[in-house]
This record gives sequence, C-alpha cells and structure tokens, in this order.
Amino acid sequence: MEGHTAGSYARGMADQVVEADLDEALRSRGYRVTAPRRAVWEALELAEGHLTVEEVHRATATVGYDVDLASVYRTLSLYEQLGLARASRLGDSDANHWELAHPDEHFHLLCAVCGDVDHHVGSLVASIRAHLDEGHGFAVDDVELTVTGRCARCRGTGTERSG
Amino acid sequence: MEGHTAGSYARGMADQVVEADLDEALRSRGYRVTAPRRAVWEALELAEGHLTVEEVHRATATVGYDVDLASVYRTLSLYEQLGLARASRLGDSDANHWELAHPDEHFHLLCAVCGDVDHHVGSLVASIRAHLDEGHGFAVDDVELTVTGRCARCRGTGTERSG
DNA sequence: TTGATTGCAAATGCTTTGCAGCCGC
DNA sequence: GCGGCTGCAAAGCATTTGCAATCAA
Repeated sequence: MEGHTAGSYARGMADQVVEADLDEALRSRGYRVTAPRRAVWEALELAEGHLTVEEVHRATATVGYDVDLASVYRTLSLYEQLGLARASRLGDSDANHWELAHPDEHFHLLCAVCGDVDHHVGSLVASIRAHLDEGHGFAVDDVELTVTGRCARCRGTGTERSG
Repeated sequence: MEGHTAGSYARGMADQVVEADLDEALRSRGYRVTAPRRAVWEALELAEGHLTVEEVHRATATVGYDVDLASVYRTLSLYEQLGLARASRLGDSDANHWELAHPDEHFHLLCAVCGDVDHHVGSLVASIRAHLDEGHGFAVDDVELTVTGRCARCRGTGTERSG
C-alpha cells in the first residue's frame, strides 16, 4: 500500500512553523491575520484527508472558533489564490474538497469501492509539464489529475459501488 | 498549433454511422430512442468544442426539437452512464461541459488567457494507467486530466486573465 | 482611527425531482 | 396497452453577495 503514496505529507513539520507561514503569507501580501483565518487554517491542518467546505466549517468549531460558512468560503478562496490551499472535485459529489497545498506535484487516486482518496507523489506530473512545455508550446500553469479505480485493498471485489 | 492536438476528433466518421450507433447503444440496453435523445445527440455532434448544458439546450432547438432543460440533464446523464458522452469541469465555471465520448485516451488543455480548450491525444494517459496498474496495485478505471496554462498563441502575453 | 473582514441573511445558479400526460415498442 | 420518457414547475444544494457591525494594524 505504501509505495510512493504519501498519506500524511503535511505532517513532519512542526505546527508552529506552519502557523508562522500563515501569518507571513497573509501579512506579506497585505492581508490581515484574523481568528477566523487561523481557525480555517488549523482545520485544514488537522484534517487527515480532504474536507468539504461544510466539514471545514464544522471543524473550525472544534478548534475553538466557529467560523461562519460564508467566511469559510471566502477564506478558502483566498488561500487558493495565495497558493496555500487547493480545491478538487472528487467522486460524484458536487462539492469541492479542500486540502492544504503541498510543495510536491501530486495527484489523487480515488477508489470507487471504498471511497478513499490517496495522494500520489511522483514524477508523472513533472513529465506532463515537460512534455507539453517543450514539445507543444503550451506554458503549463497547473496540472489537475484525478485517477479513479480500485485500490490495492479493493481490487478483485468487482466493480460494485459502495452502498 | 496542430501537433498532436486534435480539434475535430469527432469528424471523419459519417454522421449516419454515428446515428446508428446511438440507436444501437440505446436499444441494446433496453432504452428507448426518442426525439429528445436524438436532438441532444445531434447537438453534441454538431458542436466543435465543449458545451454547457445550457448550450446543449439551446442547440437542440436549432436542430429541430426544443428539448426541455431538465430532459437535457437527464439525457446527458444517461449518455455518460452508457459511455457515450463525457463531462468535465473547465475553467472557473461551476457548470459542467459536455462532449461526445471518443475512443482515444485524451485530456484537456485549457488556455487561461483566451479560454480555448484543446484536446490532446497521446500516450500520456496510457502511461499513467500502466504506471499505476503495474507498479502500485491500483486498478485504473478512469483518468481525468486537465492542464491549465497558456497556449502557443497566448504565451508571452503574461498571466492576465481574459476580462 | 480606518478600512479590511466578518456574520447574517438573502440571492444566485446549476442541477435534481415529483408528477401527470405522452409516445415508443 | 403498458411502462418508460418528457415537459413543467418547484425544490435542493453549493456557493456568492450586500450590508452594517467589528476588529486588526
């Protein structure tokens, strides 16, 4: 199951350092550091996987500051704009799923059976960039790659969906 | 601009053949062939690029049968389920964009400046499949890859958005 | 102080659904 | 004729926005 898959990429740095990064990232661009913004940040940090906006909203309450849903939306958009967070559509859901941005290029492996989302870090995204940039004159800004299928645990169980 | 990019992948087959494919695809699975379903199909066929549901709706009127918006949604979902059509989120829009499914693995190149969407057909998707399937025990069902950046015409114009 | 930011509530926009009538098979 | 399919209208849900009060700098 491990391989190149990184399930806990965000860990490994002391939380204070990341906290400081938030302050710096906001202030250096002229944005204010506020309690709601800290709470959203902490909610994303604590989360193991991807959170919907609703889940972030609920999570902020558990970290001590119940941020209004509209403000969660505004804050997440700001973080995306600043390159601090990232949204992706996963599964059948209409809702976006959010996670902290991480430095390495990565993509999502979505298991259609158990619903798990794994992060896959590797050279694939980089090679996509290189291929397009050098060979086709396309200047790549962003690569969004989601692979759906059956994970190692679930393969062999057929094509049935969870339910 | 050309390269491996296929802007008119759907052309090249006689339309009657594709028409017959629709009838066959529906009837063989127990679904009925109706005027609305034909109209949605024709709308997708005539379209050069990707259409929003609203655009498909408008297009059905021009091919002679004004299909209700709700029915367009239902029909497109059916086509997706049957593997006849494919939806993707493109750009900032909340709305899905639809296109006829095509046999070759492909992905989308979205230009952030001019908004153009090009289809890129190549071995990349296949190599992604192979990499995950053989190396990581993940049985790949579907690869969704969208690359955002600046196309050959627009690169050099900076990072400004259209508008 | 001062204007960015928030909470609240209403609005927006895409998509889904209930239901009665219609039409392909 | 039967049952799937459609149109219509209303509902559902994620997301955005207007505005007055609040709070970081």
